[in-house]
Amino acid sequence: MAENMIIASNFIQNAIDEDLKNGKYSEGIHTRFPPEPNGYLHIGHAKSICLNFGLAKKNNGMCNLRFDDTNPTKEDVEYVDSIQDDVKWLGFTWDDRMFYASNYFDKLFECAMELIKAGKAYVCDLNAEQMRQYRGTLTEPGQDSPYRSRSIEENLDLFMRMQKGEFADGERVLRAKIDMAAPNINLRDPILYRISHTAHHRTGTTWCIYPMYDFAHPISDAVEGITHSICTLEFEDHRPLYDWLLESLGYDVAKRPRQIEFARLNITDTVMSKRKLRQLVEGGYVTGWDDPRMPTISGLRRRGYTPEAIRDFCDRIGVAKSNSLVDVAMLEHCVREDLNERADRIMAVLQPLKVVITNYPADECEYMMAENHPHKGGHRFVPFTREIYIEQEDFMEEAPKKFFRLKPGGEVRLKHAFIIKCEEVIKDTAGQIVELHCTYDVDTKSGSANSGRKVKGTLHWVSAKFAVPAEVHLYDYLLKTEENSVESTNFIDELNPNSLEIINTCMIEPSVAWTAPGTRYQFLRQGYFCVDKDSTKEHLVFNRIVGLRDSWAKAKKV
RNA sequence: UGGGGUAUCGCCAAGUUGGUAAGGCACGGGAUUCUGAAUCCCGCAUUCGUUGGUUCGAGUCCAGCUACCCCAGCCA
Repeated sequence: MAENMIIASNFIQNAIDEDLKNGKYSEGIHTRFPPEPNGYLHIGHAKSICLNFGLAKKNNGMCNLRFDDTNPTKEDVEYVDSIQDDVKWLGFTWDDRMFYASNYFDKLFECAMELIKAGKAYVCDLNAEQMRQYRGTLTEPGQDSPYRSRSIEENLDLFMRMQKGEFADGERVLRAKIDMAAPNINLRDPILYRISHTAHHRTGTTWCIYPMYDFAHPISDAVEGITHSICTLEFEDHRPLYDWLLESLGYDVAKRPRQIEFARLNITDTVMSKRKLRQLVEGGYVTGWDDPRMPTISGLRRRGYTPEAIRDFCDRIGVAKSNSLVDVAMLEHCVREDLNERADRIMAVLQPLKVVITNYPADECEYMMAENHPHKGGHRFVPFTREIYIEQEDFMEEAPKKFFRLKPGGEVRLKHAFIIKCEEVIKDTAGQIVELHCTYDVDTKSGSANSGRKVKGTLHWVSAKFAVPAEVHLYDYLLKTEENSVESTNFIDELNPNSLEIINTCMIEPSVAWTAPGTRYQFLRQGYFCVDKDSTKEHLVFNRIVGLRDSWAKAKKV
């Protein structure tokens, strides 16, 4: 499945095919994934990563990892480390091609000088407020800056002095000289360089002027020999500027990078913008960037998602230009499909209900052979004793006809063990069911000659004597958007108050008492779970990755 | 009232030079089952935002509408 890295036909691949057919980029295609190190990667970035690395792979090209670190006020090394971890974990490699836009600061400075000399850039003294006024509006053209006609010599002098640190932050900027009346606002003499006396995470205090994204990006792409510069839709309006810069700097049309935009990913019931994710972290609504409820790569990883499932998801959702909102069920389907194949099965009871098997000897214990996977072989032995626990919801005193679990006088099979019959319901003085008295049928032991007798239901269970206690975290969506809910202006108001449910009553079969963090299991009949990174032998903690599909739950609702 | 985009099944999404609507998810039905899981069948757009036009024939070409998204950071 995901291993095949099949990228379904999409408009970007079609464009590449076309370019190749026309003899462009004879040296092969080259893409890049250019995150800004100012936050953690999320599944929307995974879409871009899979796209860029996938396109390179499919076309026998290469994909670079490039940190777009042109704004020292927002960026930090903490993020460059996590980003590398995440891309690697997703299964991609950039070999020795990891770059930083900041590597090109010298080159960028030279390009700026070149533009000035060509009369295509000038130093402007307008302050931010004035510049906004001169820019015009969406419907009205802007006006030329009074500094627009400075001589090349003066511009050169001023720009060098900007670089030397002679001016304060915001005092002057370098602007491209394009057209203040352009209907596309990005062409109204966009800023190329700003002054910021801020230390950069890589270049330290070497620079006090930093290039803007619009200036640094096309040049970085060209320097690295990128052929297809893939970005999201909001940069569509910037493409004319991207092209203008490369053209003005004399890059060969036949070889220069081409920007192509695609729609970013949105998923139902969650948030995806860095801003909102940061708000969740800083506001304490989640425990951190890697909270298992977060759609961040690190959150999904801790939750127990596999890189294969995420890649498969990215392949399935496709790539297009229409704004889309992908049903989270698609993501869940991808993990289930992957985990169904690879996760071993074990039995764990979340909400225990004690069952005493009255005709089973009190001091006896037999080890039942249990398959680890329905078709992958492997088995273990699970202790069976007189007292066991079953799931509370697997018993109903007054059950509907369609309920084929345990009920008074009814029979069920205990997975890997015997068929038992419910003889008596024991309640406390308050009328609460405290335990069940059952009898077992010796002839029905799983695997034995007479085990063929059929009963409607099969339950998971654990031995009361040998089961190990564990903490289980059940996750729900970050946003619980009721059907047709009114859009709130503040997404915090839409947060699902029950996105995390901690269960401390869980009892697990003893075979998993020593598992390492990160190990995934299917808890029979319940879902896929992953040993949390903070889990210890003394205190086991499991995260529910995703529940099993549950047609009974659906039937009940009707 | 500026510019740039997008509109194909509940959700994604294919639809080469016009030839008579892929696939996945979800959903419904059935078979099977010592996981109400998985698996396996079967069903699920006479219709492509809308209105006209061209054509023997249009989702694909033309024109006009409409809806939604993005842009006025010295952010990316």
